[in-house]
Amino acid sequence: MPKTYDFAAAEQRLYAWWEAQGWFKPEAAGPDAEPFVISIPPPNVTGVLHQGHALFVALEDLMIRYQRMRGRAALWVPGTDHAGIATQLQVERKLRNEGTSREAIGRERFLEESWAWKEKHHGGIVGQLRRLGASCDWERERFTLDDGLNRAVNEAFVRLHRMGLIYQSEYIVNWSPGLQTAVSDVEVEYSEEQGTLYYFKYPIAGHDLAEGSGRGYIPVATTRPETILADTAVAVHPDDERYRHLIGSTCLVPMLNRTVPVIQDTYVSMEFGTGALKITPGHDPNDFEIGQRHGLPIINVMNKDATLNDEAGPYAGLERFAARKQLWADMQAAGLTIKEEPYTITVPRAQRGGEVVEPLISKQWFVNTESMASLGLAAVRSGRIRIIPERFTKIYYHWLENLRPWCISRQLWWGHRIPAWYGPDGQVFVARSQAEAEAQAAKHYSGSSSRLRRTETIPLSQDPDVLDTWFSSGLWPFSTLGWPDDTADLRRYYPTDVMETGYDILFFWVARMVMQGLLYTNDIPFHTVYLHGLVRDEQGRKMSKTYNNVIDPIEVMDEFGADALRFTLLTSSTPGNDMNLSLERIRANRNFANKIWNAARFTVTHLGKLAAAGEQVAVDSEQSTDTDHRLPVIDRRSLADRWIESRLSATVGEATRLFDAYQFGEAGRQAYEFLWGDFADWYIEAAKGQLAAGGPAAANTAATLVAVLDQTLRLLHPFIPFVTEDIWQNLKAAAEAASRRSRAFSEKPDFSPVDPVPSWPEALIIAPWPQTGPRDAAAEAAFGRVQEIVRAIRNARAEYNVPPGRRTGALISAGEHLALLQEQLPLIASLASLDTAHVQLAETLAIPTKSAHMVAGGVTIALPLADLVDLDAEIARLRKELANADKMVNSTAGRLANPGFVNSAPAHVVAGARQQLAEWEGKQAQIQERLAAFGGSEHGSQS
RNA sequence: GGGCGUAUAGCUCAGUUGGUUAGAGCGCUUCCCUUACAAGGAAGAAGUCACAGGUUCGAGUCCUGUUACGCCCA
Repeated sequence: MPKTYDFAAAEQRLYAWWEAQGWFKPEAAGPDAEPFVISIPPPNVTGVLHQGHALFVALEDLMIRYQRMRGRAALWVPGTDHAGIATQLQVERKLRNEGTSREAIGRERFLEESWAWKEKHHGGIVGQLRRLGASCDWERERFTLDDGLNRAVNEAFVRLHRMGLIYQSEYIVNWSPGLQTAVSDVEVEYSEEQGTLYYFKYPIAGHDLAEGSGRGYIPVATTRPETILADTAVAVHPDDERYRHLIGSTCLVPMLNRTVPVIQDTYVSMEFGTGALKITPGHDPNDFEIGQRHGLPIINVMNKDATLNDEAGPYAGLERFAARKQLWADMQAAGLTIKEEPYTITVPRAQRGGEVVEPLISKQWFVNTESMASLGLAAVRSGRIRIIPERFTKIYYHWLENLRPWCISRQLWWGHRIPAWYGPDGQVFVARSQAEAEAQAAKHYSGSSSRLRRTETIPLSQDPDVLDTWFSSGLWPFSTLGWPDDTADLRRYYPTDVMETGYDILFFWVARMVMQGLLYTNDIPFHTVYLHGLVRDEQGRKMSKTYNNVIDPIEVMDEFGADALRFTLLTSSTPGNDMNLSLERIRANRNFANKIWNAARFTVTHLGKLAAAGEQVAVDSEQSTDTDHRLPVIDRRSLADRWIESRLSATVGEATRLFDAYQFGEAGRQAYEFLWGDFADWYIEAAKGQLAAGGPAAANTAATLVAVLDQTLRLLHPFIPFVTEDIWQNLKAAAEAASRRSRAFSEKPDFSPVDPVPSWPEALIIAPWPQTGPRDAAAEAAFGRVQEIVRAIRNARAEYNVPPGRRTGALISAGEHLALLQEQLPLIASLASLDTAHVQLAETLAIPTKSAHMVAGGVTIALPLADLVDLDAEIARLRKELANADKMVNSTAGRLANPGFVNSAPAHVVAGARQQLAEWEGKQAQIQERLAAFGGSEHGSQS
């Protein structure tokens, strides 16, 4: 193994190998395995990978790999989204660059161009997902516009129509003049902008303006003067003293002199503006509703390109903002204006494109969502679907409880064509196909008295519009599995398990999948919704090209590897919260990968050396940490061996618990801590001595190294699949080679026969998840003592600037821990740079004052550093430690003296406190003893 | 206007049934190229856990209020 891990070489090779072996397919788990299924949130097929994609891939791949290792038939269904508007805009831009346009080439050729565009870009985004390590079943990949999904969309549309939940209506919709299409409510964003509130006079018919407010005119305020031209009423509050007497009278629309009634409605706020409201049902959603209530006519003054039409009289042909200016100028000239004042207005803008959206009346297709919404609410309320983090359930409820009809038609060409055909007389036929529509038409007209009935073939024209992209996305979890057909996949893998996506599309997508899933499949589409947050830059700003703060995942992977990016995304985020991505952290995690690599290198190297030396090293990869054939000579396990295995058990147990609680970040951090802080920093250091000792103890050590590393790699694999697989393959090869050689030496006398069958799985990706083994509390406590002693000695050496190369002697009064110290002295000496030839160890020792003193791990240690020791400094140091010990003794004793604590706290907490008190009292006494030796105890604490 | 989130070391963040002296990475100080790793090792400095109350034997963690920033909905 080379000295540093070369991720660039490993990643592509391993991915191709995994895929070729069929391990991304659920079938790899066998026919009886319980499925675990995620459908990918399909990225825009023409999009470029961003950190949001990287985050969802990291999370979903983590879940998939974890469940795969747990033996589930893990299926991650990949796919891409046709992204209606976004893609159409890209293709239109391309056409513009070529000097042509959508309109010029016509629908058919435009669609050809769009498909070509899709084909061209599809490989890009999909390749980027692969690069992240996404273990999707690519043979099941789908596209939201492919034939199968088109059938699903048509089926859904037809069913909704039959249920009476889909209808066509003239309704006020959000119209995007630039995109030339309607957009749904959720696709509109509102921004606070500096605008103007225009106050003007609404003349009362038959009166003169000069008669004043409430007589000659009604003062009205508006932020959009051009809509005056489409007013069909003026409304006042019925309780408003100022205007009550005017209810029922008639006003004249400024400049047009069309008459409109003065009506009353409690919707009007008496405090806002002038207290009187102009009503424009054709251009304002609230006014539209008021208009419906009062049966007001609807006037539309605007064309679909945001210029004014003939209804606007003299202003016809002007662009909306130009018309506003012109009309206001004219009104000023006519003395109809009162004042203008600066005002913060809420401007509706299209989520895509950002232009100001116009509320406009037009004929669109709508879905009545009432019954679906109650299904969706019930599914979450009943607990059948769980949302993580839980707080989003409230937001989900609120949205579904206030759901309005969903406008699903889009005036685009790129998308699922609405499966509705019109007969020559405008009769609508909703059908799964043109043939079906024709059959319907034939039946319809033959039975009617229409003069069309004798026509042989009835000419039908399909609705020109397409469906909202989210309409097809809403079918995703089941349409990708074959719905509406009753396919084997649908039966085996539906409902899916987890829907993991960003909280920003809870409404757009998640809610609609739930509603539609329940409606069409009579089942929930998934039982868990896991929502992640946005990935921001290091300062918490949204990544955007204008800030130039975009951290490109591809560049990051080039520099640090896919694993480093994945681990960073996974361990520095918590569910539902935004995260700030730091390059420094990615670099640190690249280093982590290298750390594991080197820990493995150590293990593999020594395994080879031992095997070559003829030692019996039989290491397989069985599950249980206490299976005796994994560790050939079990009673030769050292304290360090027992300790690391116990720590491993603890880590496995905790990580598994955290995985199952969806606390992936914490699970990853614990595995990291274990690998680096326990295994590399301590166990490997201990192993060096054990290996150098040779013989069965060395073999035992090698077996432990292999076993612990094996299990740890399994824990880490869902986070960092590439480096763990690469290392694991090296480890497996080394272990199997060592086992083979060992068997050749099996005639050696103290060899305990082992199962010769190698139990290493073929690859880490399909290796079983570790099982939690037993804890060894005694080993953890004893090794903890050793660590404390080593740290104390290192600390003293550092404080006295003992050169690293200089080994010192030591005098250790070990008291009750004498046996432990005797046994562990070689380890302590090697870790703390002691010279064993000059270490004196006894229950109690007379310690010379001219030395560095420390009390740690229940023992007293003196380093005879006569040349370096400053007595006063030494006393000061001990006093400081004593003060700390005093503090601890006091606070712990205080707690234990409190009957409330002793009676109410759980037994193990009280026991822990008692043990802690004993430890600190012991330490306190030992320090006092040391100080007494200096003659300085009288300065010590009284406690 | 309603709702939600965040506030912990210089920086970026963990800390999920309330329980030892609150942790990590980066940065900082001192030392070390020791035969797995300088993408490393050893030692260390650094936090009144936003503020004010409350519940509790015990609060970073639960409750109430306040402030600041952010988000969603209307």
